[in-house]
Amino acid sequence: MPTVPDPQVTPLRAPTIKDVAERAGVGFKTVSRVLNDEPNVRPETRDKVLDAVAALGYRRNSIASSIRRRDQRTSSIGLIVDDLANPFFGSLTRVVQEYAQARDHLVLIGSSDGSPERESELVGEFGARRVDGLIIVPNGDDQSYLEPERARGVPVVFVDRPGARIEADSVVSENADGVAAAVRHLAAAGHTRIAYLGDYETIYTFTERLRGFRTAMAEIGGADPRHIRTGLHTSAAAHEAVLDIFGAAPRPTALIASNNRITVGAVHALQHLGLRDRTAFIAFDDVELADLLRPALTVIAQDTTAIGTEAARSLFERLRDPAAPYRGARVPVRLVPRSSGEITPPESSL
Amino acid sequence: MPTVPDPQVTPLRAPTIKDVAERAGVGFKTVSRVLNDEPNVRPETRDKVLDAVAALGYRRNSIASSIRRRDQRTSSIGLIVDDLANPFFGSLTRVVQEYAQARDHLVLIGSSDGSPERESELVGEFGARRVDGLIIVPNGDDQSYLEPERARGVPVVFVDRPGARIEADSVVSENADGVAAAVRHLAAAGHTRIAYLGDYETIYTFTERLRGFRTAMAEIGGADPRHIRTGLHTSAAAHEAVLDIFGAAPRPTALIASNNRITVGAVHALQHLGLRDRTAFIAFDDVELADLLRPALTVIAQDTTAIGTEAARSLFERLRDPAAPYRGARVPVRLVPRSSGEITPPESSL
DNA sequence: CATCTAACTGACAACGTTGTCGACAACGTG
DNA sequence: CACGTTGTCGACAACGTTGTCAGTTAGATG
Repeated sequence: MPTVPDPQVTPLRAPTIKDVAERAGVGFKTVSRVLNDEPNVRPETRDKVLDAVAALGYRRNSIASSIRRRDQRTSSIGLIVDDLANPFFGSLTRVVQEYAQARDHLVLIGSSDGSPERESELVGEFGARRVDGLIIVPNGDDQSYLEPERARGVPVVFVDRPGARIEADSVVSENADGVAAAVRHLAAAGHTRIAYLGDYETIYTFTERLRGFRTAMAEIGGADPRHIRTGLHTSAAAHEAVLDIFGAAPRPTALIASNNRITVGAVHALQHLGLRDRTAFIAFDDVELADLLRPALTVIAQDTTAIGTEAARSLFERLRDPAAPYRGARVPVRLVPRSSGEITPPESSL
Repeated sequence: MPTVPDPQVTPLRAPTIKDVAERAGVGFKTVSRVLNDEPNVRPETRDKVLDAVAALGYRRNSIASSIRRRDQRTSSIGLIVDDLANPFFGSLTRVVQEYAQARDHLVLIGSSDGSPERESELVGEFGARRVDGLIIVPNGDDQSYLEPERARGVPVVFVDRPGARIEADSVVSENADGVAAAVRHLAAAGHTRIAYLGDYETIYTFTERLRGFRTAMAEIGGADPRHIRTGLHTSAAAHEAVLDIFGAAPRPTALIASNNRITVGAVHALQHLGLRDRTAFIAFDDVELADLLRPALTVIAQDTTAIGTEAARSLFERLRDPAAPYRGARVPVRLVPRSSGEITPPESSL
């Protein structure tokens, strides 16, 4: 049963240390001392203050406190990702937030949706809130809008992709190595006609993954250009591409999908063609129910925990020691064989 | 190639409006006027100020500004969820953040991990930052720790589950209706022996879902108590429960899993028993590749977008009109038939 | 008991901003 | 030309907190 809040009750003003001081019968500086665990307060005075704090429901105003503090620290960091609904970024955010929370820092979040403008706007907002540090999944090819942050000594860590036109720490996955490992895994089972489905080539991760593909394919005689498709940004596009590739000779015996969206389209298309059980398939990025698929999905899994932890660790490390040399960390990916990647090529193709 | 940041360059102090004023040759109040788009500034003066702002890389200090502002607003809201890595909460967060961003508000996030203590600690932190409002996925049975917020007039919206011991708006899914619809869907295909796998009964959503199950089962003669298991909090526990239930007569012909974790364990167990193609299965909560499973997974999908939007809408509405009556919104769920839920019972069981 | 020291406490300035007010110039009006 | 009005702008207080410093009290020492 909905009721109406009583506007009478709301005094609208939060109690301040002066209110607490008055109620406790002490000077307001003494309240500040108690709240900050500073020495030289008599236990009884301390108790009086704490009683008044409890009675008034006082909550420290840490934004007021941070404008006065010597170090100007706000105990907060900003995190900008492409899209929180994407499980990869969701779990990244989770890890960063956990790490920060353990160090008494709050996390401000923003989604850039892949837009460089939105990214720099968000940085502006975060900067205005005087965050102590930033973790950014960068878009576009110019992060020089971070200059004011750098000048103020606010550390930045780029994650998933390196930033450009500004020096900072970064943490990325071994994208190329992962795809190369997938190719070698397939090659070891006898595959040579391996197709590759890629997203936009302007995005760092996808150029890296494609690079890994080409490198490893070169070891087994090179890739067939007809079996490489890039610029696939929807599952529908991936679907189409698979129908196209597998509709013509020579038909590939294996397929690598460079992200989740592409995986969905590709698996559907293989199913449609009746090739799902006969075509080896490896997907970049793990998915929730990968092992319930039939055949269970072999994936190249990114270690989101390690990526997030490393990013957060870099940030807090730099907060402690701003003069340390910049680091570019690379986190290994892991090939998780589950079935689909272990399908062998048909005899006829050998 | 890592290089060392030059500590010489960092003046450590961010430029203030006084710095800007000095450089522009105006009073610092005039700078404030320009930055806040207040009237009565000559265009040329305005330009001088803006030039100085750009030259110094000035970023407004909105934390200083909010302590002085008349309304004390910080243009930020706090969001507390169980676990950001859970796709349901990830996408909820995304929607809330988007809604807030569109209204020039930042979002502070925290994960409670289901712990009431952590939840109230986080509220304390958010309160100290003077967030304008809170959206909380509540845990435990007592949210009275929110009293200081309420007294200060900070609106709270509970989402996914209602809060207790404090009045506030809330947004929840039609959990009971969803499970009831699943039961009726199965019953319509001829199933009567329907098993149910539930999580802890202490959690609101799971008591609701169980209630929906019992209600709808009553319509077709009631549930067999041997076919109801609750307190399953891991996929291993769910796995075990399925082996147990399906190992004894009378064997159910259909199965409902009340969340993702349980779904994983249950599907594995069915597969292990060779019953995956013969047992109707409906899962609560949609998953990423549900339609790639064979049979494709029939699910009761929550409308995370609607839930998140409604929660955010409620919060901002109340910020506009604090005196409106409290609302408890219920968001419908949707049964998505894909295959697994449309498996008919074997002839012998009719 | 006088003196010294250390513990304790409060008065006040300061942080970077916005709100208030008054000073001054330019303008229109009679 | 006197006057009021409006536009422009700066001086200063104030927000709620922490930093600085000086004052007061209690205990120790000779």
